[in-house]
Amino acid sequence: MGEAATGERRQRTDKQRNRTHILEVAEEFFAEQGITGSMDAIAKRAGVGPGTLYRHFPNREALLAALLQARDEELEARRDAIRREVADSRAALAQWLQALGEWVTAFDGLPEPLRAALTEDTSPLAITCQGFVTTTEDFLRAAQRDGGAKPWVRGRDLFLSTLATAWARGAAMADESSPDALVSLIRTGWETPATGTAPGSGEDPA
Amino acid sequence: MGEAATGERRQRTDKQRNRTHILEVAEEFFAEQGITGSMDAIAKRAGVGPGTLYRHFPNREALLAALLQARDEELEARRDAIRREVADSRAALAQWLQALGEWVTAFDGLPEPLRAALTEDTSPLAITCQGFVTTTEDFLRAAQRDGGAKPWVRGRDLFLSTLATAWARGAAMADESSPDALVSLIRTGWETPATGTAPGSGEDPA
DNA sequence: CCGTGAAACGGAGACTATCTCCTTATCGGT
DNA sequence: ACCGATAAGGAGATAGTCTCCGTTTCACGG
Repeated sequence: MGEAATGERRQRTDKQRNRTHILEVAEEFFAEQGITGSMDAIAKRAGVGPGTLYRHFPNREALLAALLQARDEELEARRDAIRREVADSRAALAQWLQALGEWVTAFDGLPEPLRAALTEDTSPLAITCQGFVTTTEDFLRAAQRDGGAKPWVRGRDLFLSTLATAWARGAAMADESSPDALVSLIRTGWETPATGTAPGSGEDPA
Repeated sequence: MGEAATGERRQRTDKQRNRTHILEVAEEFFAEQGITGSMDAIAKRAGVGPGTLYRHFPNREALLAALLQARDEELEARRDAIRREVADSRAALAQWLQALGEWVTAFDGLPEPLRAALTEDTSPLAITCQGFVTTTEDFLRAAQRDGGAKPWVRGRDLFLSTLATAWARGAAMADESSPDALVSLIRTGWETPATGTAPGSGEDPA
């Protein structure tokens, strides 16, 4: 009873194979060229026609969403690891935000559709996004309870600021240190002043 | 001898007229559709052929740069007004950043090419950008001298964070308060803790 | 093993956008 | 009024997204 009970013919093997292969190729392609690379080029590299690509993934966003699902699981694993290993709630939030920041930098241009998905809930990326906001809220709440984060900050804002920072990092920053400076700026924004040190010298447990 | 001494024929009046008209139309068009609207559509609305549009402005960025030059002057006026009227250097920096933030929100999608121009100095927008960074550095230096801003913050980072915030504001944010929250977050980042109040309650002179 | 129908594939091509090139129209100077 | 320079106009080259439909391939039943 591994299949649906509707007695339907089982999915063709070539379909599943193509889908998997397209995803592998697309991951490689997006990593190289950024997420704005040509769709037809992905189809060609995967050795399928454009029609096949678009039947599996009706548009770029759908392809991206399917692609991110795998990485999504990695991030969830990292989230669980932080929950398990990092006792200090303030440090846990910081590490989660860093993990998030690295995740959205996986492909060039990724912050753009994610921000869009944050407002249009028709997007296949919306669910993923919402999950991240929720997780951020969890970490934030804990940090606020322990006095490690300012009480007026919201999880949604932290997520957005992480996206914005990743966006600012951009394709290739001439000034390598600016992204880090932004992270520090924002961290100083949400963190409780108790730490009192200059940014960059924040605690780094583990 | 109002013209160059090279004895060259003076510029045709229709050329100047077209250029001006294209700029007017483009400003209206970008304000409506955002800066990614079709170039040919701008040409059509201006009643000229694509060739004419592209002879005047070889690409979208050049058109944008010419367009922003006018607004640039407005911003410089505002900068001078702040210098003249705002005595407190911390408040002056805050107001300058706000002015900058409003300026880069003039057209939808404007932060993108500005960030790009920040790294590629071949862009016609690069000069404008650099000017803003310099101005930001001026205001920041003054604020730091008076103890109103943390000493390790750099002007370039503040400019980038302003761009990033404007980017986050995006087309149409479902949550209207998030952009303001980001501004507060960042302000808390650069400001000296002396103020000690929650964001949003910052001083607002004038 | 083979026939058959449903499902998936492939790619031509419709559509849109950017930008170029060359012919035609227009302007400024004499 | 004429002429040469200069700008305008728009067809079209190129590239990208996405669709439609004829063809192929697969799963299942005999």
